[in-house]
Amino acid sequence: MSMDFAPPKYAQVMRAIQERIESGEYAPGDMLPSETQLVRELGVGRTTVVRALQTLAMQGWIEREHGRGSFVKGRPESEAENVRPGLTAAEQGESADSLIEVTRVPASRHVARLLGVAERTPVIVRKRVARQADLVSAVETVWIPLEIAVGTDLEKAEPLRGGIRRHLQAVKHLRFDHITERLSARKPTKDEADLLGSSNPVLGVTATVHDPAGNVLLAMSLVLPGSLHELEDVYKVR
Amino acid sequence: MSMDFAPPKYAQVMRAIQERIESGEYAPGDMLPSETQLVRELGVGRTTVVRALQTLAMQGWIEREHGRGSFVKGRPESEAENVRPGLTAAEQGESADSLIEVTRVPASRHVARLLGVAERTPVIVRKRVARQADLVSAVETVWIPLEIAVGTDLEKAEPLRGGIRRHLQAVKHLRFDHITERLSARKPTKDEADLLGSSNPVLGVTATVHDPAGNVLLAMSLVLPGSLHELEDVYKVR
DNA sequence: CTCAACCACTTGTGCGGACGAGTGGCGACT
DNA sequence: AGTCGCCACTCGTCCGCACAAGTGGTTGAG
Repeated sequence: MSMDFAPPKYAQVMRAIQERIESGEYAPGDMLPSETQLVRELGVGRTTVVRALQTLAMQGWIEREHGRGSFVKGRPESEAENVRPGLTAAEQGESADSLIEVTRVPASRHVARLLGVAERTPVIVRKRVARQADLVSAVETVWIPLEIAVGTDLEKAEPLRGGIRRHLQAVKHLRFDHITERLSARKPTKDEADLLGSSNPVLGVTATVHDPAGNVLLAMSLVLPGSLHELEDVYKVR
Repeated sequence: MSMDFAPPKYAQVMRAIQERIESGEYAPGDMLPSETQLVRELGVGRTTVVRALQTLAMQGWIEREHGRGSFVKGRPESEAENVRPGLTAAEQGESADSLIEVTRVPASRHVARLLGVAERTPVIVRKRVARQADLVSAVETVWIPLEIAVGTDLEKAEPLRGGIRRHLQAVKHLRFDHITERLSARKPTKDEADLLGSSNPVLGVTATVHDPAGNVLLAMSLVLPGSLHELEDVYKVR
């Protein structure tokens, strides 16, 4: 029995309009067909059309003006283009040659604060390097509280091919809700300089991953060579 | 004739629920009254209640689970807490002791690329320092194309007390739509080190401000001492 | 005791209709 | 020529209803 789900109609309407915008049929600045016209053309109720149009407006595809009509703005520059180093690190799969060490150590003052546990509580540490074209592009250290890691492969010294996020989701149903990152520029430590092959300034990113209730699931430190254009961010102004 | 507008009902419903969450009447984890109950209690249609609840869910106040109910998550950590150096710089008012220089120079290759103009096109440069508790906390350089600056006070060597954004909005109706930032860690140049009073690594932020059509209104370079916790970012995971 | 059917409750989606309010064009009146 | 009012059209909001679908407790057959 193949149970295939049809997406809801308002989503279908959104898709249809998005495709017409991307194909150029509706060019930026053009007025869209009125709600009534779309109702007739697509054979759905106005409720559905309105919901689709309002959602598109929220996402930045179109602009709606009371009394005038809806107008094409263009494909929104998706915020997904932003670089999210913490998320990237948590999703990236590990490989044998990138994983440096997996140990259990007492939490330092700093790590304990990040994780919200008592100092010297044992935590799992996974350390690895990320490479791009044979060059080390980041040194990543992840700290995981024992109660999170128990029952998972996080303490095993084998590479997690699917990445940490996927593993925690699959094995323990832990959901990532949001990530906090703090950023600084500094000189690399000796270890970091060795791994990166340079002692030029680095970007240091400290990230904590939270579940929907705000509890810290794990903490990370990312060390990126500071060269140029490492991180890009696009945001809308109010 | 005092024409006062009542906010739409769905907004009133949202407000009511937000207030109950903030007052603690609805605690995090609690189940909200069902849609039907809210309909009866607030005397509005279900359409209205549903719209309010779905909007609250999008904004992160609550979570809705099909077949179970709606549950309080808490006041959403507004993304407004994120540090947006480019936006801050464009909105901050200038003062006499922070403004260093206002000149007109031919655009360097780098600046020309940012602004999307030909190399050596004359542009306005405004340079200033930001201070926190008498310490220089940033060195900011702004480049403005002549056609943007014409008719404004941007080329005058007097501090813009209201900030650049407000000035451009008031004088030329230019709307800021989004800002692109690129980030790097590097050693400060000699000039920058002198101003900052240190030659420790710095965070370099290159930002461009765009109008709704995507045109570049101005470009900025921000140099921040790299110490620690300079920039913080919180983002939701899918 | 076990388990499946059932039921009451929840949210998700969809419809048609209604009225309000903003916009712009056209024509009639001044 | 200018201006005013009307009207057709747009989107904004709201309602009541209907049915689908997910969840969890109760009930009754085995």
